[in-house]
Amino acid sequence: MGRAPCCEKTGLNRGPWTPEEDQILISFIHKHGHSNWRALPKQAGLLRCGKSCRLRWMNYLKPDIKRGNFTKEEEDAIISLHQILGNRWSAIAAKLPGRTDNEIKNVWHTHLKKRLEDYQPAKPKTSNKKATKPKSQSLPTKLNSTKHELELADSSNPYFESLLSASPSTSDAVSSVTLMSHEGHNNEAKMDKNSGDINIADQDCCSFENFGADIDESFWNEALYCQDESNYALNLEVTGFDEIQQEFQQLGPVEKEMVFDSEMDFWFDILARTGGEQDLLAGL
DNA sequence: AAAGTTAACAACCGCCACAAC
DNA sequence: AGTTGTGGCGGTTGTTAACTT
Repeated sequence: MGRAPCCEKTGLNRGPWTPEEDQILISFIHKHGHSNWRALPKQAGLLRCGKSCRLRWMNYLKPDIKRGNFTKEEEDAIISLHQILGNRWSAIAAKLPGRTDNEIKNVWHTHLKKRLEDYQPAKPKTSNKKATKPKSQSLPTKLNSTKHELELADSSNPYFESLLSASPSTSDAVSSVTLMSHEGHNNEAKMDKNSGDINIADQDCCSFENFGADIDESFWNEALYCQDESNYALNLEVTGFDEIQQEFQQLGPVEKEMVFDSEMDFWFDILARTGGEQDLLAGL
C-alpha cells in the first residue's frame, strides 16, 4: 500500500500563482504562521495543496528573500561552493542569505554551468609560466587527511566567513621534522614517526592536522601556502619539483606559482588538496 | 512579420528523513 | 519496532519572454 498523496489534486489550482492568492497566503501566514502546511490552504481558503503553498512562500513570498540579479560575488560563491558541495542546493543557499535553493539551482543551470563549460576546455599546459587555475577544474584529493582544522582570520568574502570554523591545532606530534617560515608566517610541520602522520600548523592563517602517512614529508619543505596583500598563491618552490608535479598531475603541469582569482579559490584549493572538503561536508 | 529556438524562472513531482503515534 | 504523516530536497517540466533566422 502506498502512501496517501499529499493533497487531493482534483479541484485544486495549479500553475502560476495570482496576486490574489499571494495576498491570501501572506496575510494568513502573518496572522497564523505556518505550523501545518497541509492544513494551511484549507484554513486560509486557498484552492492549493500544502506543498504548493509552502513552495510559493519559501521561494517567493517570504519577506527576507532577496530577489533580482546575482552579484559577481554571489556567483563566485555559488561556483566555489558547488565545487565542494555538488548539487546540494539547500546547503549552498544556506551560505547565501536571502537566496533560495530553487533560485540558486536555476541560476546554476541557466548561467553558471554554461559559463564553466565555456571555460572548461582545459588543454594541458606545457609552459611553466604563471597561470590561473580554472575554477571548474576538478581538484585532486591525492592527499588524505583524517582530521582537518582551519581558521580564516580575515575573510574578505562574507559568504566564506561562515563556512569555516576557527579552531586551533592542539595535536602533539611525536617528533618535529620540519619547520617552515615564509614571509612572516609561522608554519610548523611535525611528523609522527610511528604512524607517519604529518601535522602542519600555520598560526597566521590556518592549521591542518593529521594528513596521513601517504605523503612525503619533503613535500612540505617544498610547498608553502602564502598570501600577501593582493594575492593568494600556492608556491611550489625549489627542490623536488618533478615529484610534486607527479603528485598533482591531474592538474596538468604544475606551475611554480599558482595565482587564484580570489581568496575563496585559494582556500578551496587547499581544502581540495588536503581532502579537507570531506570534513567540511561532514560538518554541514 | 512569422516561425523556430533559446533562456529564464516558477512550479510540480517523487523521494527521503524524521518525528509522532 | 513498525507505520504513517509531514516537511524538505533535488530533479525535472511547463510557460513565457526574448532572441534569431
